[in-house]
Amino acid sequence: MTEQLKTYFGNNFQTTPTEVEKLVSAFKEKSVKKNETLISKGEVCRYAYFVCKGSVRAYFIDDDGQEATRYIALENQFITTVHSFIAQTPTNEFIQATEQSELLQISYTDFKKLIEETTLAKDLYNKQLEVAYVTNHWRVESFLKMSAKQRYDFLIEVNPAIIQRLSNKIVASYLGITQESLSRLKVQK
Amino acid sequence: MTEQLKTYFGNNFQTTPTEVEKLVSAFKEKSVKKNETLISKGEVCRYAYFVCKGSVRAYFIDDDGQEATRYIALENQFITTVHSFIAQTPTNEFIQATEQSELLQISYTDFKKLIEETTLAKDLYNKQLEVAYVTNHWRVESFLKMSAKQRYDFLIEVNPAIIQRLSNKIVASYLGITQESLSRLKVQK
DNA sequence: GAAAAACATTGACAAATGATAAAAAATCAC
DNA sequence: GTGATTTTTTATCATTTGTCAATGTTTTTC
Repeated sequence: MTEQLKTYFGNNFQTTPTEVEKLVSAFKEKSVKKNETLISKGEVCRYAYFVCKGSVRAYFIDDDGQEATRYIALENQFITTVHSFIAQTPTNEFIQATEQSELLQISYTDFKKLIEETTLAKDLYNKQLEVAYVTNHWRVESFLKMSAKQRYDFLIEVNPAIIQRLSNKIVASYLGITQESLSRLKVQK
Repeated sequence: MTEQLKTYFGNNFQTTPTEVEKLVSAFKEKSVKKNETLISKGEVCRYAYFVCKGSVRAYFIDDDGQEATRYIALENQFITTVHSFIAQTPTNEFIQATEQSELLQISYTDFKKLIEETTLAKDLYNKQLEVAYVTNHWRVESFLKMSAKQRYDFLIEVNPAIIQRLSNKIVASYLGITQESLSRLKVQK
């Protein structure tokens, strides 16, 4: 599993074997079952996770008790409740495994220390902030300019794995519509 | 005008007068008329702007030719096309003054240099990325869990200036609805 | 492997929002 | 200031999406 993370760093950053070793050794393996919750609303988020296998989502619960999924991480992606992790303040989101998953987790304390010590950790931090920004930016755009049908079609196009592997319920909560509406969109295709 | 930026840095960052002076002196004053365009789709974004007076928005044009407003900056806020500015790649957005405005602009070249030289510029960069992230994050949440009416009511609550100062057309494009729908929402209040 | 629970689909209807058009009001340009 | 342009409001109708309820299907649990 750590090999996978090493490869990821090698492919995505300008770095050295020493730095990679140092950073990777701060990650610990964690196996989670489907539906297992990693972080809950009200907690301070202590970990960031790298998905080696499986999938993990970040969601929150709105005033009507409905779940809304903000982000879904598949293999080779990081996931955390960004603001809570960075600022060490309570989060309003939940993080949950959507399939049986193999993860690598790093603690805030270790990560903070490594940011001071290695440029790789610093670069990772900046890149992840940027990725998170771009992801949300894109989602805002999609809500501003697309209908539910268009958002669904687009998701099939750019990230079919989400639709293939996750339940209708989760996909609907990610698209911002009800399950029933999603069921209908799939038919009227 | 530079006084305003100095005050802003003093209030929001741990820094020294020397650093503030160095960073602020890289900004140049720019007066813009209402509706003046600062950056257009297809261009590489060379500047980030600090709004001293007035208001500026970032918007894009969807496939139907409709404008959709992603972000509105009022006094004492920064605005730029984040990804284009950071990565120096072409943007798909426009940046436009929504009122007669007094701005301070800094070039990418100068900013990049200052990030290496002063911790204030580095801190500003990180903080702006974080603010941008939180802003978009919040917008995603609002689309996932609120109706158009709820988004409007919420905007009145947290940022009434946007509704008071900007045209219906722009507010509607910011909420992701048509002008006509916005007109109706205001009545059925 | 059977019972229970969770999830997905479908139908009927309601509510929200969009599209189009026309009139009223506000703003702009000269 | 006045005519031209743009913006806002209002009305009607169409479309999209939500709600509720019933049923079928899949998954989980013991």
